[in-house]
Amino acid sequence: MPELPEVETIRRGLAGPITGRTIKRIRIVDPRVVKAPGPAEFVRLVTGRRIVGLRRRGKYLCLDLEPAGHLLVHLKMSGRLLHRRLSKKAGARVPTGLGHLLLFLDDGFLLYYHDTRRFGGFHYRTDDPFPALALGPEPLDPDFSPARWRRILVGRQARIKSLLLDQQAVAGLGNIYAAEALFRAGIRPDRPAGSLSGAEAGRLYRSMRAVLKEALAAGGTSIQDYRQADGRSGLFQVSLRVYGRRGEACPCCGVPIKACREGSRTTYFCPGCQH
DNA sequence: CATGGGACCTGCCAGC
DNA sequence: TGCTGGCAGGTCCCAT
Ligand SMILES: [Zn+2]
Repeated sequence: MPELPEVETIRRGLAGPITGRTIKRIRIVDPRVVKAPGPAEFVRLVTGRRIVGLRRRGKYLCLDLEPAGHLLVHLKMSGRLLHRRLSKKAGARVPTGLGHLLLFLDDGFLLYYHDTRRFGGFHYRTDDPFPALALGPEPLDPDFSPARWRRILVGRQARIKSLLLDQQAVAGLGNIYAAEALFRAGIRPDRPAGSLSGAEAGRLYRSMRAVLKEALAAGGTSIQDYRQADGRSGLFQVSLRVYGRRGEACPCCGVPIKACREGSRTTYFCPGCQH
């Protein structure tokens, strides 16, 4: 589910409230969301640590801990990272089913992870995990230039849609925003990446950044599972132009949106607008 | 090396 | 109404 705009929305919502807080207590409700190390060791390592930062790289989040350690988090398809005040009433209990991993903070708030499909979860790492992730550039970074984007495309025969999904080429796009960026740029998803002209590469650079920025401003795209850290839905789903709109009239030319399988994933595009 | 398919899981929804 | 199959925002692993 969550792509760059969703993960960054969560980061922005959480960074202020949880920075400086100490993790008082941990409850692992479903051990499948604790990826490493084992549950007992995870609790031992993380309990009592203070959160001093929350960073994002691609679709990953990292909670930096003091005096040492990091929590690497990936939401995969259905993960939610949420934050709420706990009831102060004596004997009040955390509602069952609230989350699969609960981190009780020292200010009376709960930081918790819920993942319907259990694909995502937490890794404890001694060292900063980001340098080892082998991810491509951040598309919204100031030093991600059109020239750098062109260098990524040159000579690549992979289909452009696959390349947009390749986190080692550029980090943070997923199935929704890859389709939306290609639609806005007027480029068919099955074109070989290296076959794009300079003008097409430039259009894709601009449309990729534009759609990510607009989605971020809207708090992300909520279809099923994604929520902001305070539980609210994102709003960008109403602004999607092709994703999930098979058979609907293209907002630009009126031709029905087509869907095809690209690998094992559905790709949406307009046969009238994209060439 | 690049590409494709399956695995990992659960829930939802369309269609019968 | 109730069941069934297909499908879902991601990534990893293995076979070809
Ligand atoms: Zn069109």
